Amino acid sequence: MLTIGETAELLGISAHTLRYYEKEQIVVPHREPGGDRRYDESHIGWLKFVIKLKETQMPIAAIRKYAALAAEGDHTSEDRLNLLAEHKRSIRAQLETLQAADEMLERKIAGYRTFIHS
Amino acid sequence: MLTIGETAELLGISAHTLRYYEKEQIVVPHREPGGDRRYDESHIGWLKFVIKLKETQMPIAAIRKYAALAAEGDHTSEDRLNLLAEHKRSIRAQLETLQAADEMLERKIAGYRTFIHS
DNA sequence: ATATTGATTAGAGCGTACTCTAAGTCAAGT
DNA sequence: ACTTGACTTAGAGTACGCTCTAATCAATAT
Repeated sequence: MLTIGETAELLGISAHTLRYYEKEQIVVPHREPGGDRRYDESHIGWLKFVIKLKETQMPIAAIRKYAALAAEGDHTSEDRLNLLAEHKRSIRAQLETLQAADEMLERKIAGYRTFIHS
Repeated sequence: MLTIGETAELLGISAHTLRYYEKEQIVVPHREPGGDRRYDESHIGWLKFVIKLKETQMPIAAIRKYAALAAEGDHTSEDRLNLLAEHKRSIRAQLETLQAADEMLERKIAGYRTFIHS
């Protein structure tokens, strides 16, 4: 059971951000008698997953929706599957955009090299 | 020579955005005697390039920097090359992140399918 | 006993990239 | 002459995702 500071450190995000995620209903940690937050293994695993989703531009709102479904129970698993499948399609689209841009830049850079060394 | 509305239409962005890009020194169109903006082929080509850069998360500030170098003349081409090469590395990093996430989601989705059909 | 450290809260503020509003000008069509 | 529509400006507002502030509390270290 980690404190907010330890959890932030471990995940490479700020304690501010963890409180923000709680306000957004993305993670709801346990509380100590004094009111301090405590994050257990399941919170950490979930947060690592959230961070992966964020890295791929999934909006907070969509993550919150997914979290809400997961909190509702097993009967929402099909909805969650659909959400993830849709996000996977968005990742594929991003990959294509990036690959096209990468090639475009490659050509542009080659052009510059020719120009500079001429 | 296109008006701001025609240019916006052609590029799939808003006239507001074109004025914003001008304020940010990213494109400086010609002006009619009455003050209306006019975009020529070179503006359009440059804007298409800008849009490609934006699609790959290049910040407006970096694009502005690149535009400023280009406006300065041929002697900045090496700096521009470096800017593009660096951005290309960022695209590669994004590609790796997305590929990892894609695989992670593939596994997660496969897990859901097993669960749902059990 | 005091100081430091790390936590709490509500709510304000920030950076990015737009996006829109208000008030107005101007040219063309009926 | 009037309307329509596209344009102009400065500046305000929006959405997102944090990020920080202020005031406070509680446990530990000296």
